[in-house]
Formats: sequence, structure tokens, C-alpha cells
Amino acid sequence: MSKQAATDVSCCPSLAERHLPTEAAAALSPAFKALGDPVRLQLMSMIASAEGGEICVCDLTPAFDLTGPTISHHLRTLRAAGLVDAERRGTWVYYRARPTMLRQLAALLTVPEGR
Amino acid sequence: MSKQAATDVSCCPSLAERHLPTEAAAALSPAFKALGDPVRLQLMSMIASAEGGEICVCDLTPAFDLTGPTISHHLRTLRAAGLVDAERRGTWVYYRARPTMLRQLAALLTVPEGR
DNA sequence: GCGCTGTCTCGACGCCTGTCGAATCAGACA
DNA sequence: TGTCTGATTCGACAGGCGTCGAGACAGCGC
Repeated sequence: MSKQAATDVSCCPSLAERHLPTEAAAALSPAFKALGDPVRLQLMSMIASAEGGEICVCDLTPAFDLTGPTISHHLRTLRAAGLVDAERRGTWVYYRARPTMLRQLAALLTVPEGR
Repeated sequence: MSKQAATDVSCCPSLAERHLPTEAAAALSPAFKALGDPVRLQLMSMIASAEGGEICVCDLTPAFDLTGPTISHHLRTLRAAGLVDAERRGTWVYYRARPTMLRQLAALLTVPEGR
């Protein structure tokens, strides 16, 4: 079975509507954890807001006071969490956001207006 | 009227609209980090979906295979992240979600439909 | 082929975090 | 007052995580 087999997780509309099942919590928490570091949150923003929908690693690295390996490690974490995709084109590697995943997380946090 | 005195962070509309400033990333990442643990994500769901808007610790603890102190530790993390509020009434302590914070995070993750 | 540049992987080093048992604090009740 | 229950704090331990330097891999250009 592939990991994506049971993506029933995408069903869950909102934290506030019903109790989140244990499996759903286990499946989604890594994505939140990935966003739980300021560097990765900023990386995610730079990638998601990049014009053309993608951005080169060579544009990401100089934006931080961190070494290349460290940025690469954070990017791998975002990739493992399903938040971004990477593609090598010649010398450079380009990253792009996965809007489906972002929307899933946003939907989970959306609370009814009532409260 | 001062809606949110020191919450200038609440300004930021979406990750994908512009680069997230360093201070905003530093201010918001703890909230994502707090949701980055499956136990806390489930706690958050139980609190946010509780009828009456609040739930007793005595109803949260038995839902997990964890000791009281551990649950208490996770609840304190959620409190420190600004995601929940606690109030003691007599013997019991009740937790309730802070929808403003949840909506802020949801807005940050909301990506335009275009992509 | 050779070297150069960009990116990733590998080890290693502290710090942070999740978990527990024991102790402590806050109220209720007899 | 004393005691009991619910919740938190404290101290300690193992494991995870962010960071770095050194090295390896992938393409490009000479």
C-alpha cells in the first residue's frame, strides 16, 4: 500500500466540528510541526508567494543567516511534510508549494463564525 | 477601539501574498509548533469542538493513554501558544479555544484559488 | 577530460521536548 | 481542622531537532 492510500484525512473539515480521529491527528501533525519553525515558515512563505509559482534554492539560501546544508535540511523537512515539491532543472533546483496541502490545513483551522 | 493592542501580527493575510516578515514568522511559528504534536492537535480539537465552548480537564485526560502531568504539560503548551484559555471553577479547570488565534492561522494558510 | 559552481548527504555537537513518578497546590466536604 | 480529589509543578531521563563543517554528487563550461 502506498502511504497516500488512505487519504481520508482530507475529509476532515474543521477542528471545531468534531473530535479529530487519532489517525488524522497523526497524519496532519507533521505538517504543522514543519511549519513550527520560523525559518521554515518564512521559507514556506517565500515559496508560496514566488512569482511563477516556483523559486530557486539559490534565491532562498542568501535570505537567511544560515549555511546551505541547514537550508537544505529545512527544505527536506517541508518536502517530507508534503508542503512543497522540488524539481531539478539543470544546475538549479526549484521548489513550489502544494496548495492542496495548505488548503487542507487551513480548512482544519477554520472555525465557524458563531464563536 | 483597540481590537488587538499588541497583535500587529494579525495583519498578515496569507503566506502566499507576500514574504512573511521575520518578526511575524517568529511570532506565529510557536502556534504551529504547538499544533505539531498529535496529542496536542487532538486536545485542540476536543476543546474547540466541545459543546458549550469549554471542556473540563477531567474529560480530556482519560481520552489518552498518558499520565495527568503529561496532559497538563501539553495544555500549558497550547496556553502559552495563545491557542486556548484556562479557567478554574471550584475543583475543576475548564479550557476553551481562542477562535481569534485559530482564524489568524487559517488565514495565513489560505492560498488564492488561482493556484 | 578537467575544473567550477550549486545542492545535497553525512557525522557530530548541544539544546529542546515528550514522558514519567513524586511532590505540591487548590477547593470541597465532613 | 483534617482529609480527599483534581490539577499543576518539579526533577530526571531518553529521544528528537537545529545547526554546522566536511565531503559527495550533478551539470555546465572551458
